[in-house]
Amino acid sequence: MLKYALLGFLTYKNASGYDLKHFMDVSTSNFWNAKQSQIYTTLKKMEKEGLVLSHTEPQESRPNRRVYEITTAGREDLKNWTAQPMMEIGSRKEKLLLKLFFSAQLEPQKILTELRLQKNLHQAQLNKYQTTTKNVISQFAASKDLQEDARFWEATRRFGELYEEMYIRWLDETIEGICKPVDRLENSRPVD
Amino acid sequence: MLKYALLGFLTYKNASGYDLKHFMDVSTSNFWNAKQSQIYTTLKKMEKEGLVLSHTEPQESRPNRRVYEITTAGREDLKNWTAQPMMEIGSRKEKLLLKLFFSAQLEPQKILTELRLQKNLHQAQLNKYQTTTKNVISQFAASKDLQEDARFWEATRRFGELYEEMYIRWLDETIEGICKPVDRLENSRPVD
DNA sequence: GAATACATGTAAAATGTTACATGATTTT
DNA sequence: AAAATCATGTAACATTTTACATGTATTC
Repeated sequence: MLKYALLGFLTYKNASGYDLKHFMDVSTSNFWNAKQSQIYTTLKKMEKEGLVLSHTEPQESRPNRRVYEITTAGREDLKNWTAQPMMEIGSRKEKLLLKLFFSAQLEPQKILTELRLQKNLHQAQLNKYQTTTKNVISQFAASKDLQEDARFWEATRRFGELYEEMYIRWLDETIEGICKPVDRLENSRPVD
Repeated sequence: MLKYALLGFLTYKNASGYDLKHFMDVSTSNFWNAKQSQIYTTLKKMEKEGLVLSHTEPQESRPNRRVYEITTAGREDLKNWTAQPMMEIGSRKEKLLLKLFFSAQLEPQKILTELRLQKNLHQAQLNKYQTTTKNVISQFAASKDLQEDARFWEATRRFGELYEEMYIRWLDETIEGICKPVDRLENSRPVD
């Protein structure tokens, strides 16, 4: 899967593993991220498969750059992938939900601390989508040859914005639900 | 991470790898899922680490069941994990967003097909949260010793509901944005 | 007669994370 | 003087997925 992200970036311009890591960090990292080491090893594998080609660019007083370019086979592979519709919804892994699912025995105070901390983090993330990310995309959209592309980038940014709004709303609901404990009197003392 | 899910289930009752897979399928699978084979290998590793104990239950005309129970060390490990707040937001991988991000060169028709298909899938998933999942949780909540636990399960279900609503809303927005192409006239013919 | 449920697992491959290793240059 | 940036990579480990292997009993 990472390979498609790398191929995607390489359709715009040739780049080194280091460059690609930075492209990712400032663009897809919120919905697809990878470590530097994984990028290097994946590029190497992709070259073996003929999806990319590399050449070394010597530099003075810096390590050499290994610059990759996408091949025709690489372009085809990427296009096949984008054109092929997915028949399933992507499975997520949400650590917080897993913790919460098994938190009935935990002190409510600890749960609340966790949820409030998460709220702060998600508020910060929402803010980032609405300012930094928005600005970065607008700037690219100003260039004529990228304005079409920018519409798609904006769609992914918008997803992030809606997601964080939803997340914060859910956290508020959940925090409230924990603060206000269930009314047990009716059930625990049957009227007779 | 899977190990905490397994420990969590085992706090309720002893179970085999097969049982645990089914518990997962009907409860946490929407935010934490695993394959049967991973469950078996993880349980084995956990036994080595002393978090669980197993014994074999012979059966006639069926393979033997290997039933696991959680140890004191296992309970502690689980409690440590739930009590330890996370300082970061979980990183997601959304294949659809990655595809969309690199779809500027693809025919709009193909993108629309993909998005409409996804909308159907997410509508079905939303429906499942609102009916099946909701009912399952209500049934458990009826038992007195599980009603507290059921509040947490309900919180994770509610997340799924909000998430799917958000996802569908975003798909609608995005589909509309692609149908109505950008107005290029103003920019491509500068007034002079 | 075919499919599903029951029940276990191994092996290999793919994917991802963490740690280690190097070393000059530029910025704070 | 310390930290960050530039730039590469390897090795070990952990996690996850896919495929293989077996065989009975029940349900459609």
